Amino acid sequence: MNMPTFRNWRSVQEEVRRRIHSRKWAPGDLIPNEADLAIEFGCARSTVNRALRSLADSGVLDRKRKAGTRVAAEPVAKATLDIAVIRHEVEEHGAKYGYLLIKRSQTTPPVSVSGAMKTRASEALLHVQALHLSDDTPYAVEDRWINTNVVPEAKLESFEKLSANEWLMKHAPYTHGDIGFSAVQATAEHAEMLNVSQGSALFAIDRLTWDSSASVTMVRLLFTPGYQLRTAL
Amino acid sequence: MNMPTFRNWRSVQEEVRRRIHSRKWAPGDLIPNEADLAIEFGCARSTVNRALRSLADSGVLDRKRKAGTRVAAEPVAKATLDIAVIRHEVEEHGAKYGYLLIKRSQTTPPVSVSGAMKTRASEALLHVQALHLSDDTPYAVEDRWINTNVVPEAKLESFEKLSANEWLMKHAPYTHGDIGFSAVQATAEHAEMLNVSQGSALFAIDRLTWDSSASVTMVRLLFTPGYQLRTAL
DNA sequence: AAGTGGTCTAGACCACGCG
DNA sequence: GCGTGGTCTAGACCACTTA
Repeated sequence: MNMPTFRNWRSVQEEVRRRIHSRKWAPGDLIPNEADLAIEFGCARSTVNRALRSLADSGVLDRKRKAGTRVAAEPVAKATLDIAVIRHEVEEHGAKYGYLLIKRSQTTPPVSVSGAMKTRASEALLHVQALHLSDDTPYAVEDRWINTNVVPEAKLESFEKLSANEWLMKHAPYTHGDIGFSAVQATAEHAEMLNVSQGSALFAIDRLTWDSSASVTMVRLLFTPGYQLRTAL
Repeated sequence: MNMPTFRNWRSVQEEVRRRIHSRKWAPGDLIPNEADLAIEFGCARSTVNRALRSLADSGVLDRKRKAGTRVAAEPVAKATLDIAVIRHEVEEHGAKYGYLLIKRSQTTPPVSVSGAMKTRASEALLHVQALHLSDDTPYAVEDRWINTNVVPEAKLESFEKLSANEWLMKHAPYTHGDIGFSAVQATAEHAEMLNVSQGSALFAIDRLTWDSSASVTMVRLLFTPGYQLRTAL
């Protein structure tokens, strides 16, 4: 039997995928170690490593030193979502982007916000509400709090033409953050802004970003009904 | 000035992040090439490559041959979601998992389903509806169609004790697929199953998987209000 | 044409974590 | 202890893309 040689890590990866798919290596099975596979595939161990590491990153394999590499018993599907600037998202759909500032004020936030952002409860933050439009129809509502202790320049920005969404990307670096996706019912206020009936199911994205130990901004985006966030699996 | 040396790709990556964060390398800027950075950092080029490639994967850098490496002007936030088996999700919250089969039948699907799954319109598919419970209260409704041409073994499985969600993971390999997230209003039927009021906002996950050119399964999961999918950024 | 990132190699040492 | 994956190195060649 003439085994073809594998010249690059992608072909090695494909071959491994084939073996898993064909159940030659079934879920839970231990597969040969890198050194042996390198010999079998006729390539360097680092090439095998690159291929297997990549598969481990995508959840197909479980790797542990000494214990070896196993086919994931219950592959966790990893979906990578690209959260772009809303303007780009709209324009990529071939629509005209529009933006409307609704409210901008420096006020003390509700405790739910100061608590999450770990600011003093009495501390005033910059509150910005805006509407993003696609072909002149409402696309999403943005409700944002900005920590002006961390981003004082925001106080000088009107956000009348440029959305906080975009301004912050350029001016407010962050070290980490988290994001959550959920479904919420439209309040009367949101319903009016989005021009939908009250109680409609809206897709919500909540984001909170940090610069070291200080919160930068907390935002909730509410999308009009029908919005779907998609990605390949 | 004494530049410390960087011994591994993670420390190189951190240093690059620092420079971007401090605006030494601002968004849009071209940064030095790998060879120069390797000299500056006192490590091998492949180590720099590993660090920069990883940053490019996470959207922080844009890399092009010949054109060089630039700091992403508008960093696209990449959120990686782990879509686990529902039982695990429930158990990780420290709750008791429960499962209830509602319906199982082999019927011809609506055209919206046969269209998406690219099966003949007259072709009968296996339709499974089930309820996932967390501490005996409804957690999510699963509405699934299975292509029994591709997974004939499914016809022999009752899905009374084991959810299709889990069974398919073990028995139905797939090569690719896509996933979508959205918000929908609860129909009367769904409302009753989930024990919520009609019209509630439900978080929906739609998944369609393929084995080569044939669809394997199409599923919609509807989660009770309050459900949030979270991840680090 | 030439510069840049992409990748491969062969070898080496290390760190983790089973047994 | 010791086998495994994780990483680093120095060098090489290649592929893409821009100028």
